[in-house]
Amino acid sequence: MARTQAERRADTRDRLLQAAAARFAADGIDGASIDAIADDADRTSGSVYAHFGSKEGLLLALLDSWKNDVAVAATAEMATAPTMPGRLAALWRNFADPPNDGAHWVQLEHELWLYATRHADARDQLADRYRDIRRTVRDEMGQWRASGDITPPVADDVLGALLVALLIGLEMQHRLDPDAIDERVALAGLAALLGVTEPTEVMT
Amino acid sequence: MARTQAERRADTRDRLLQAAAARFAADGIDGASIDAIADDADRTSGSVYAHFGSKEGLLLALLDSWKNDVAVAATAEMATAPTMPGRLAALWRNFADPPNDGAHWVQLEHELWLYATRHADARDQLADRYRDIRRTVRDEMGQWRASGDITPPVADDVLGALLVALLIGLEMQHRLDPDAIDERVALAGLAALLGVTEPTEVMT
DNA sequence: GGCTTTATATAGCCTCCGCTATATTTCTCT
DNA sequence: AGAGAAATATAGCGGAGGCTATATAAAGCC
Repeated sequence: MARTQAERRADTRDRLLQAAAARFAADGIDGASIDAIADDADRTSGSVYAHFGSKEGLLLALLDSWKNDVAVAATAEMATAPTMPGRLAALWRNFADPPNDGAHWVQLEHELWLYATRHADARDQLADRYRDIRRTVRDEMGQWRASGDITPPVADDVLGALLVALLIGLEMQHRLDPDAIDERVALAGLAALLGVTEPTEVMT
Repeated sequence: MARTQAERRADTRDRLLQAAAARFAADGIDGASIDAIADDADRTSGSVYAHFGSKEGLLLALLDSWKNDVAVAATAEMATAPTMPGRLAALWRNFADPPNDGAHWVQLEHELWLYATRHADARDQLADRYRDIRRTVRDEMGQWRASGDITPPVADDVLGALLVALLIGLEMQHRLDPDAIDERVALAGLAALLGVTEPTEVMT
């Protein structure tokens, strides 16, 4: 094999992290065994310990590497919709019924949150991430406001937190009861927070 | 002891359920051991199995018996505040920094939610609970609207879901970063959803 | 091509924990 | 009071899983 050691190592690391993400999401952080994760990555538990030292080490590394590409993708897709309700609908759909492997993303977020609840270091990292997300959302909304697309009834500096909160909370309820929390509910909430005066009926 | 068997049994059952709630909240459902729970209840693991058959049985029984008294208490306390922002502040505080053992209530909710995510029967039960909560909130808000205290920009039938979502989502962020998500943010969000036109400054 | 270093695999120890089988205590009923 | 039933306690099995010690394989280096 013409692979350098560094490449080999990096590849294994990536595989392990990806497998860890999938397993943690599927079985829970506690429910996922190191062996299962290593298997998924076509490696063995020994390599996990060579790389991360412990299960907690693996989790912290994951937390560190874990950029929610899905959030980025969602924003991108959102921009393509012409009308404002269309954009909001796209946003919600990416959250509620994510395409492809996006589903495990949301689940993992919750696992990490609950873990962070009990571990100060993880909490700090997650807190940073959420700060970033709020800031991104706030900036984006600031532009929309400036361009007159939305007229939120709240100050920009709280808008990020509120939108994130609403989406998370709606998604949680949606998971328990998809029929009760549908797109209509989500759009109403987003529109209220953003000051979108529901111009016409939403076209699906 | 002049205790009937039924009383003895009921007492033990209560103790076990209460201990289970505390332990599940503190250590996580997976992290809490049956022995630890039994110890907390001044019983032994044997009695847990006599009562509930399995750990899952214990959890389902807990889910069944678990009425969030805190939610009720919060509503009651809320009603005492004279001004609308005062009421909303009380609501938020009961969520964000619950008095007494209320803290473990919120944590347990999250544990249960995550568990329900992976177990259909638990999911159905939790879904029912959340439906109830939404209905309660909706009814309460309907009255407020009727009496002119609030003028929500959304229909009554979605208001429950939106308020619950906002509170859950804000609380989650608050847990990670209490300074970033403070009362000001929460009040702004609640006011926006409820159409409260922030009459004056909030008096603390 | 050999020697060293790095990366991954193998095997197994040890603790924890869910659970069961059985003993013991507490109430019930006559 | 004493036999039977119900409730709780005791002891320990068995498996899972985190982790370590060590062996093998792959790359670097001269």
